[in-house]
Amino acid sequence: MSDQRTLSEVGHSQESCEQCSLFALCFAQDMDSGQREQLNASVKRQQPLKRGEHLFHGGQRMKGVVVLRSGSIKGYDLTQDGDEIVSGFFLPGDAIGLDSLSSHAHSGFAEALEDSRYCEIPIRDFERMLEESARLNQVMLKLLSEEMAETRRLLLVVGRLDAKTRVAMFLLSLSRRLARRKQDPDRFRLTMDRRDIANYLGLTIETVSRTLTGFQREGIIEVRGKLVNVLDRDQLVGLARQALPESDLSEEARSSQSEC
Amino acid sequence: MSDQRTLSEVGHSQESCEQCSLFALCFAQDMDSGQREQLNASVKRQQPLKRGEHLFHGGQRMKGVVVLRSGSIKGYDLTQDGDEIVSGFFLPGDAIGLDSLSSHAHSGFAEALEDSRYCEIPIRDFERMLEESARLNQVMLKLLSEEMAETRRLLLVVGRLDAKTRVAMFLLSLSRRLARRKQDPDRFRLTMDRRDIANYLGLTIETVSRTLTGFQREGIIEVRGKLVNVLDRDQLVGLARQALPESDLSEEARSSQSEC
DNA sequence: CGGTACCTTGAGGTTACTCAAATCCAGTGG
DNA sequence: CCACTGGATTTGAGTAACCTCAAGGTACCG
Repeated sequence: MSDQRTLSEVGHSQESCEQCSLFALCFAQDMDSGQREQLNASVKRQQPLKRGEHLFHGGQRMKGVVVLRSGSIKGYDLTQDGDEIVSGFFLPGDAIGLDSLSSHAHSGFAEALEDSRYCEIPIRDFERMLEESARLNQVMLKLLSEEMAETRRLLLVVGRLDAKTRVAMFLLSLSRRLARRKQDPDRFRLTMDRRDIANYLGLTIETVSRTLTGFQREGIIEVRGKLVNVLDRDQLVGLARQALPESDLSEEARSSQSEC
Repeated sequence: MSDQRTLSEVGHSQESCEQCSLFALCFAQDMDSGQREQLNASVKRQQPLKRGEHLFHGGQRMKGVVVLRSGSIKGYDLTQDGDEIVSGFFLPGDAIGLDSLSSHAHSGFAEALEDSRYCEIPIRDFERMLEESARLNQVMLKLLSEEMAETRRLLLVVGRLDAKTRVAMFLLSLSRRLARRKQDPDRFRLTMDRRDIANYLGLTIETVSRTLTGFQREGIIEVRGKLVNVLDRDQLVGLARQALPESDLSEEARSSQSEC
């Protein structure tokens, strides 16, 4: 029973941030040792989230700063009519809901696409750290401005690209993000369903499906349900390059966080 | 000759931030008196920009934090093929290029749509202030997270709305931003041309034109070239409400800055 | 083994785009 | 002050892309 506790991710700091396999991806990396000590003391490695469970709901008070440790999470908003609007997908290492830092309330929802684990720094501790350290503020500023640049790029592009390009970009972006996490960039599983992808890209399920099938017919990828196999990355890149600002859109925030 | 200097906006601080007519819109408002003293000492009220001139170019080193004082400015990026992608329009009181704070280099371009004046805080001074004041960092964090929320909302919406809705939102957004600046929200002049609007909304010139004409035919607005007269705001709001997250999209960042 | 949700495929309709031409407008020079 | 000119805007006709509606197929779970 007591070793259950040390083996699993229950409770407080059974592992330091430095030892975490995601350290290189996490913003903890950008902090100096003093701050990190404080961070280690505050961080809670939370109970895992089951697929379909929510990390938080829209309007809910922000409990803390969250970094995903495993699994994947869908961020979305709701329209007045109750329609979902998918705003992004989070992967391990991503900080979630940073844009609520100032308002202290979540503007959207976050739902686990599969069983997931995460770290949480209680907002009170985090605020205290922010007040004490201009450096930490700068790190946050940097994270946000990167996330900003990323979202801006996406905005510039989503409103004016055709379905093929959007889907190609989506695949490439995901692939690259996985690569950064040491997963195979050419063979992966989509943890979200077609509805989520379509919604995220501003397309319909049918168009996404047809587009994927089309890519397969052209020998660019192989799709079997949620499994994707990238066969011709160059061609995929070629498709995505259309009308893109020089900086690679799919190259999501370089340093440590961001969703997509 | 010497009074020319005090009358115009040349040179250094001939006016304090507190006296500025834009104070209520500017982020200077959120600073405490000590910081503001420093700010007043650093701020440069710059030479006016002529229509068509650039505030900065993409890739250029960030010279300082800029707040627009009069006129209007178009933000845009360039694609690999040299196509413009309009990312937003800045109005007096807006801070411009904040997302470059961390990278110190501008990711996009900023061009005056009409003769414009602006304040600039040299980046070195600003950085020093950031290091000294956690509070200022928090203000910046807040600004950015608001800008983030705004852009995110735009993103959610631009990729999935029809032309009528996009144009309606654009008009309403502009109208509300002008209202906040004590200008008539029902009668205003578009300082950007149709091409910029279309580009910003991810539409073509022709579609924007047709949509505006359509609104006029329906008695919602009156358009004569760049002059717009809102006749039926309720109907415009009704058009824009489609598929919107509860928070009003066009209600751009509440406090002090943001573009559009 | 059956059910249910997810995904694919097909046919037809709609919206916004493309290409082309006419009109309007601001700024210029006579 | 007016005519002129080039750019901006509007308008029209035809087309392509994506959406909608509908049906069939597939995979996973009890």
